[in-house]
Parts: sequence; structure tokens; C-alpha cells
Amino acid sequence: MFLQFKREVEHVLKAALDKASYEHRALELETSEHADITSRIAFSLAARYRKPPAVIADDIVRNISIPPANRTLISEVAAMGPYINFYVSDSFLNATLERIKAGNTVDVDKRDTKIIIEHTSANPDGPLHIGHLRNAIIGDTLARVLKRSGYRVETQYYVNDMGRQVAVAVWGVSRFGLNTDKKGDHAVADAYIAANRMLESDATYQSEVEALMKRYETGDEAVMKRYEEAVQRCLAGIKASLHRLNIKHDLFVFESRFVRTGDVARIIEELKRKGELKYEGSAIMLQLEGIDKELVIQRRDGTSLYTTRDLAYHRWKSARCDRMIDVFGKDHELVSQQLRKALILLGVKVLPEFVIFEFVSLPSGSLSTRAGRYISADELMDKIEERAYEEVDKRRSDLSEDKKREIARIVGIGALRYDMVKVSPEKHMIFDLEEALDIEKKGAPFVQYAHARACSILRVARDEGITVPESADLSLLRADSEVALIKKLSTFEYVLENAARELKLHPVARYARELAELFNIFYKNCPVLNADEELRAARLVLVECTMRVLHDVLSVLGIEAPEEM
RNA sequence: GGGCUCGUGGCUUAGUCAGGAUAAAGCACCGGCCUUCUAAGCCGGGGAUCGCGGGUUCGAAUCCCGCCGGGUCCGCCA
Repeated sequence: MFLQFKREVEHVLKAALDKASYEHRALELETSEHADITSRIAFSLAARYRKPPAVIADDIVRNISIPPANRTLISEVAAMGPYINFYVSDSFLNATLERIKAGNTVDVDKRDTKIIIEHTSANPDGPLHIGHLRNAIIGDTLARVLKRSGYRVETQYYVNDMGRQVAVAVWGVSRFGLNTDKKGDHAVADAYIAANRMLESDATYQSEVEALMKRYETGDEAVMKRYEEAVQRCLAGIKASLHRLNIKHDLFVFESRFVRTGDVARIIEELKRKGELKYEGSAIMLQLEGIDKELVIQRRDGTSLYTTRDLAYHRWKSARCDRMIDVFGKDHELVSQQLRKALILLGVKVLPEFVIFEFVSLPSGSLSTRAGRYISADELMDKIEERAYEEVDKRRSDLSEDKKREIARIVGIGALRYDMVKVSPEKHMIFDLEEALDIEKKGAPFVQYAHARACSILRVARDEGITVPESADLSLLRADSEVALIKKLSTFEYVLENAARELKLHPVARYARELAELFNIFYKNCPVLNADEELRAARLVLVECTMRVLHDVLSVLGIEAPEEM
């Protein structure tokens, strides 16, 4: 409902500015603690019209005409010094609840735009660790935000099956075998780590790995079979971990396919025609405008490189979508710029947008699969669910074992997901396991708890034979905490819209927490079931609406909403 | 060395792109609240030279310049 209110504000403000003959660029609207929407436009007009901002604000307000109450959601506009403050009407509050009750928690249109989001894309040489987790959770949440905003979204996992790391893993699996008792990704990691140790101690094995890579690139069937076994085993494990996190990719795309289809060779030929190249033996280097470092697109031995295959992948993607977004770690930033420039050179129309996140490191240093220095996602999830179980057990000894396990899983995974998106991605994270496991003071459980409380009221009501009424006198809901809660419910669509436009997720996490907080305050101040019949009816509607929006925002964050906890 | 990026109460952060209303939250700390719908909750309190130094402006956490500190990239790796 908030978006409609905002459109109305834009309309009346624009009309007033025209009427008073103020030329303007933007309306400078923002939400504020002092009003429902405020405009700071008087500040920027002050310089041009050489009048104090407060005088201009006053002048504008005198020129604003608000339509009659039955045709607007604006109740009032007032100049507060230099600020022009707009306030919502009673009908806005009522309409907000009616709309949510009817099932529309947000006001969005279906859009034709199809967006491909690439995320996670961890090398299939071991299990996901907490660095990959940040990528996966950001990518998945972004996909959910865009889907909820009406876009058609496809998520892809780009499988780097042609790189040296994977060759080492395959070599290691052949040499040391796979422990079939272990989850596939962990078994592959064992072989990979052992292989790396051996390669470090004796360089003669390096040539075996290189031979393996060459034979894979040329499509040697026996080698492809060995790759297939190791990579699929590893991916099966990775998929299982992602599944636990409530993450599923629509498509897994193997980089080797672009070599086999000849796309990579075609890309190199095209770049030879269109680009500024340097040759050193058979090695080919591409000079890109504005980037000092040239991009190597073919090795001296004639084999392809990650970047070239990635170019082919992006061109392939561009033909299948209207926008594409890559979720990358900060270490890929330069590469992503080179990729973009090279795609422009190739005449590709749909260019990638990048969501870049900073690294996750451990207090002991940076993460490394190769060195075995990482906390695997599985280990982390096991521990956090275990810790969540202790908390559930402490509070709800009345529940069955299965129920307690289920709640612990929902709370634990939720806490993990929330933690990863609550801060802006450019913030470097030093991952502290103890802190991550401190379930009690997490954002997600707080929001989930509010949801469970709302469900609890509705459940107790149902048990007493009280149903949420079809219609109620919603104008009874005018206590401070009721009004604040309804206003918060109305802004979910605004938060979502901003998140989808800016590709920023932490405001969504913040919103969820704030909504939960306002519900908790309402819960404290406004008894529902013990209120008089009419008030009880209205409050039941409010509780149901809040439950829906909490459920919706949690699902956008990929977090399950428990009905009790 | 060059590029990108981060630096805000004890800790973790929001706000920075588009400069404006007393710098906003969580955790931690101190003090209150369970005969009423789940206390994973609510109420109150203390605590910040917004890394440092200049500049622009009526006004700077926000813009510009310089410096300091952390991260990262600058491979015929991925």
C-alpha cells in the first residue's frame, strides 16, 4: 500500500511545484521518523531561488491540494521548517490490512524481464566452506528478492570442471581412491588435499596432472570418465549441502561444454579479428581499453583458459535472458571488468551486472581448501543445529523429540542465512564460530519467534472457537503500537522494490527484524483474545496480516517460519 | 608500487551513491517486568572527538585532497 501512497505524494507535490513555478529535478522524497514521507526539496530550491528553505517549503505546502478523503491515502501535509511532511490517512491504514488479508502482501506486477543469476559456482574439488556459503546465500536471496518482485529468474551454477584444481582432484582420486563411506564432496576433498601434498613434495607428478588436463580438453573418453566420476560425486555432496540451506539451482552448466561445442575456439577467432592482440609464441594476449593488464586468452600450449571459457559461457547466457547477474567474490573484481570489456568487444548485448562480496576469513587466517584450512558448510550446519537444539530443549521440554529437532533445524539454518545477508556485502567478515553459534541473540530467531507468537494467538483462538472475521472494524486499531505496526506492514513492498533495484539485501533483513520488533511491542501492549469482541476481531485481523508478512519476508530471505518454537 | 575496498559507542553493524531534523540499531553492561494470547519477549539507563589532518558549504559520517591502518587483486591459476 505504501507504494500507492508514495505515488500520490509524488503527484500532488509535482502539481504544487508546477503551480508555484519551481523548476526541479528530483522530488527528494524519503521515509523519515518525523513523517510517513518527507521531501527535502526546499533545500535544493533555496540556492537557486535565493530564499530560505523554510520559506520555500511553506510556499510549496500552500500550493499543495490534497484530494477529498475518499479519493486519497494522504491525510495531511505540513511544512516543518524546511521539510515537507506527508502523513497517511485512516483509509490508508485500513486498506493496508484489507489488501494483505486478501493475500497481497506486496503490490507487484509480473514483468517480462528474465534474469539469470549465477552464484556459488564453487570448484568441484571439495565441500562448500563458509566463503562459498556467503556467495550461495547472497545469490539465492537475491534470486528470491527478484522473483518476489515479479521477475522471471533462473539460477545457474557454473561448474569449473576444466581447471587445474579439479585436475588435481581427479588425479588424487585415481591415485588414492574415494572413501565411499563419506559424503562425496568430503571424500573428493581428502583425495585433493592428499594430492596437493604429494605434488608439493615431488614436482615430477606435475606433468601427470598437466597431461590429464590436456587429455580432458581434447575429449579423451577414458579421462572424461574419470572426471565424470569425481566431479559428479563432489557435486552430489555440494547439492546436498545447498539443499539443507534451502538453496536449489535451476541449472548446472559445465564449462567443458563450451570447449566441446567449439564456442571457445570461435570466441578466440572473433577476438583475433576485433581486438588488439599481442602474441608470444602460441600464447595470445588481448589488450582491453582502460585496463593496464592484458588478458591472456590462449595458453602457449594452445589450450584454453578459464577466462576464455567464461566469455563463451556469458555469451551463451546473454542469448537466453534480458539481464544477467553474477555473484562474485572480491578477488574476481578485475577479472569481471575484463570479462565485461571483452563481451562489449564481441558485440554482446546483455552485459553482466556484478554483485561483489568481500571475503570471509577465519581468525586464524584466510580460507584454503587446498591446505585443508576451512570450516565446511556441513560442519557448521551440524554445529549450529546442535546448538539450536539445546535452546529448544531448554525452553520446550514439552515437545516431542522430532518436533524439537525440526524447530532446531529451522532456527539454526535460519540464523545462519540471516547472518550472511544482514551486513552489506562489501564488509569483510572474520568468521567467529562461537559467535555464529550463539543462537539466542540472533536476528532470525527473533523474527521467527514473532511469527510463532502470531501463530500461537491464532491457534489458541481457533481452539476456543474464535475465527478471524471476514470483516472487522479496522478503525478500532489506533493505539500507537497498532498504528506503527500497520505502517510497517505497508512498507514491505517498498523495501522489496528498493532491494530489487539496488541489488542490496541487508535492508530486507533489517526490515524483518524491525517488523518483528513492532509486533512484539503490539503483543505486549494490546491483548488480543481478552479484548472486547469488536476490538478482538480487528486485532485478530492485524495478527493474521502480520503473520503473513513475517512469513513472506522470511521466505524472501529463504528462511522457514516455524508455527511454534 | 598501482587499482578496488573497508575504517561509525567495549564488540558487530545501518546511514555514505543523490550533504540537511537530537548520528540509528543489535550484542555486551546496569536496573525493572511472567496469577492475561510462548520472557528466544517488553520497559528504562549509561556509553560515539563517525580512523587522522586539511578543504568546499548556511550546513559534512556523507563531497574533494592528503595521510594512517585492515582486506583484496595486479599468474600462459581458477
